[in-house]
Parts: sequence; structure tokens; C-alpha cells
Amino acid sequence: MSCKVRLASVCASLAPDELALLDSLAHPTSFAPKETIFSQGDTAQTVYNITDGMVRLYKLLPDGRRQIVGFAMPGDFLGLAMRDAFGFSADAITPVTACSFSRAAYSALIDTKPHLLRRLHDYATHELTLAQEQMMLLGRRTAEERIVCFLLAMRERWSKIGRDSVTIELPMSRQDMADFLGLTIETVSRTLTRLAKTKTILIVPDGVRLMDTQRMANMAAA
Amino acid sequence: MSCKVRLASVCASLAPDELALLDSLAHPTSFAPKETIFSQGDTAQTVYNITDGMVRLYKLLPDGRRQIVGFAMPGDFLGLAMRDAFGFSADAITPVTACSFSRAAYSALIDTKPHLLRRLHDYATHELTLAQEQMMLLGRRTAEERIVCFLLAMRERWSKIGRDSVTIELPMSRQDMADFLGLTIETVSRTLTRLAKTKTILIVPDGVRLMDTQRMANMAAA
DNA sequence: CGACGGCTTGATAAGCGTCAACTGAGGTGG
DNA sequence: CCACCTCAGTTGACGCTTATCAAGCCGTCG
Repeated sequence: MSCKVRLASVCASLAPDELALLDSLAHPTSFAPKETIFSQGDTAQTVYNITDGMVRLYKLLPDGRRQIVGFAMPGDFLGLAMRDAFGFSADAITPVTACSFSRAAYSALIDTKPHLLRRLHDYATHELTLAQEQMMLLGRRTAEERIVCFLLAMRERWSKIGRDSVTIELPMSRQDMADFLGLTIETVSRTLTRLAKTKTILIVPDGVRLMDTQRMANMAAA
Repeated sequence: MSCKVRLASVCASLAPDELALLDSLAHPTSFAPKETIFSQGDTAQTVYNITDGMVRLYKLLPDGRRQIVGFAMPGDFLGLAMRDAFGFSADAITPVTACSFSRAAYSALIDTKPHLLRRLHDYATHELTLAQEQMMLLGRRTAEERIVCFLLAMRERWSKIGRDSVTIELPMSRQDMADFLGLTIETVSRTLTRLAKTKTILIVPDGVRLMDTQRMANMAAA
């Protein structure tokens, strides 16, 4: 009941008694920056609900190339996209707190609570929609469009958890952004400076301030 | 019971009476090549289970750039990734047959059949895993790797529906492949001819034959 | 037979990657 | 207290992969 992200996560719309049951199964957990939460290929014995901080989710190729498939933020759920083994790795970017659940308990719970399963299913389809949006971005957008779309999407996500502002926090490194957007760190850096030079954004410590959202929206739509 | 793809789709693991119920709700539908099944933004009043043929699922940017987010084949389910409106467009590549269900009936059904919902949820998470694989491909792989991964993935999909062969049917056009792989039609064509010249594949009408799956697997893993 | 669409091939160019040097903030230790 | 190191980020020069533009091929169909 005291959870800050309850209404933004799958826990919304649970009855008080169900919430209590869920609470009894949850293990509060925390991770330091750069700490690994799980690795691709690990047998998935735990699922997590992020309550604070930011997590990067990524896949690696044997030669070291990395693709970040998403950033998890408060309210996000980790552990859906696998049957037995995690399909990607996850590690903390900032200090992270999460509710962890044993996979067995989680699995048993959703078998008895259809509407919790329904919430999870809705969450999964939402993730799928985001993934398809990202395919469009990676396959067909220019570097500048990717950056602009990313910033607007981050604004959207912060606002969904009650932190709406034209100043966007970006706790991840340039390398993380690059690996999310299918670019190099140099291209990310150059593109951000170019946007700053045209007064579209203002680069601030650990984030950017959006100075011309109208122009950005046009770039993203085009 | 006579459905060729029953065991490969969400309909597997249904009890006979449930199958009968589902059957009573299903409307057999068919589409001619290039016919639109639905368009991005349409209110989603129907969901589909493909029984034969191939469908392209794609998103468009206002300036005409296209990203194919997936190809639907027998056993695949269309209509998951939306709450009220379709997030992408779909049209038939080959002649297509499908079971269509009204969204209302579908929604009511899964509310009363938790294990059907469970199947759908598993299907959705599988789709999500594929989408993340595709992000890796689009963001970090070279043109040649994309083509090779695509061919191997198509082989895998055909084999899942009982058509395992080193000769891969490719009913879609070069343009469709290009828009799926984030390339241009010219790069797809050139890369395929290069693979053919090195005797890695053999280009045949409406498909390719894999001549050196070992080398291809190495390219895909790298 | 001619037109058309899908595909291939070639020449050229652009966007982004690569390599490398530089800057500035933060941390460490003599 | 300041020299030094480290690391993330920025900037510049250059080059490669892939896009773009353009021409030609081939099977199909009216």
C-alpha cells in the first residue's frame, strides 16, 4: 500500500486482500549502480518489479557488440520475456530497488488470479508495441530522428510515473544511449551538440532540457 | 479439429468442448495477395488466427518510409498488440486464409478461460522475445548478417509448422525483405548474389536453398 | 509485341563509423 | 594543496558500408 509505483504497475487494480498476498510473496531487493541483476541465459528463478532507479536490459553478441533492448524504470516488470532462461541481461544504472518474487510463486499466483494474468498480458502487449516502435526507429530513422524520438519517449515515460517536466533526466551514459539507438557514442554526442547549437535542447548535467518541443515533435513525426 | 495449424497455434491444449466453442465463434475469412487485412490506426474490432499463407505487418512514416515489424504465417495470431487501435497495418502477401473472431467475443472468452489467456500470454512473450532479437539485428548487425539471420529464422519458422527443408520458401518481395531488415532492395539483392557466388546459398524461384548452413550459423553467431 | 513490374548490376555519394586527440570533472595520494 | 590519473564526453579527420541514382535484364500479361 505504501509502494510509490503501485498505481503505475501491474499491481494497480488488485483488491486489498490480493495486495496483501502479493506483499507476503515479495522480497524487497536493491542493487548498486553497475551491479548485475541477471544475465542472458541464466535460468529465470526470479521476477522483479522495479520500484526505484533505472535498469538497462541488453543483449550481447559474442564479439562484444551490444544492443540495449530497453530501459526499465519504476513500475516496470522484469522476467516476462522468458520461459526458462532470460533472453537478455539486466544491470542497474542508478541505485535500484525492486520487489522480487520467486518464479514458482509468481507462476502459481497468476494461475489462480486471472485478472492479474490479464494485467500482465496487457503489460506484455504494451511492451510489444514499444518494441515495434523501436524497430521502426532502428530500421528506418536517421540518427537525429532517433535521438529526438528517444528524448520525447523518455519524457513520456517520466510523465507516466508522475515526473513530468521539460527537463529530462538521463541517468544512462552516452554509450548506453548509443547501444539503445543503434548508433555510436560519437554520433550520439555530435547529434546532441548539434541539437543544442540550434537551441532545440539544452544539455544539463545528467539530462537535457527540451527548448523547442514543437520542432522536436515535427522531427519525430516526419 | 481439422485445422492444419491447430497444434502450432494458441488453439493447442484446448479441451474438445472449448475447441467447439471457439469453432462456433470463428469466421473463416480469406484474402487475396496485396489485399489489406487492417490498417494502422483502425479500431480493432476483429482478431485473426492465420491458417494459411503469409502476411506482412508494417508501420509507415508520413514520408513513406516503411518498417515491416513481422511476417505472420500459419498459426500466428494478429490483434494482440493493441488495446483499441491497431499499431501496424497488415496485408496479404500470398493468398491467405484465417479464422477471424470479433474482438468482443474474444475478450469475453479469455475472461472465462484462464488457460487460453495463459496461452495467449505465452504467445505474446514469445513475440516480444522475437522483437528483441530483431532489435539486435537492426541495431547492431551488418547487412550480410541480417540476411543470413533472416534466412535461418525463416527456416526455423517453416520447420515449426512442419515444413522443414533446406529450401526456404520466400513468398515476399525483395522490397519486403529490405523493409524488414532495415536495408534497401539493392543491398538485399547484392548480398543475396554475393552469398550465391560463394556457394553459401542457391537462389531459386520464390526462395533460396541453403548450401552451407554451417557457415551461415557461424555468420549469425558472430 | 510492347509494356510493366520485380530484380539485378553498376557508378557515385552520403551518413555514420572508426580512429585519434583533446577537455574537464572527480578522485587519489604524496 | 596541488600534481596526477582516470574516465566520460566532445571534437576532428578520414574512410567504409550502405544508400542513392540510374541503367539494363527478364518473365509475365494484356
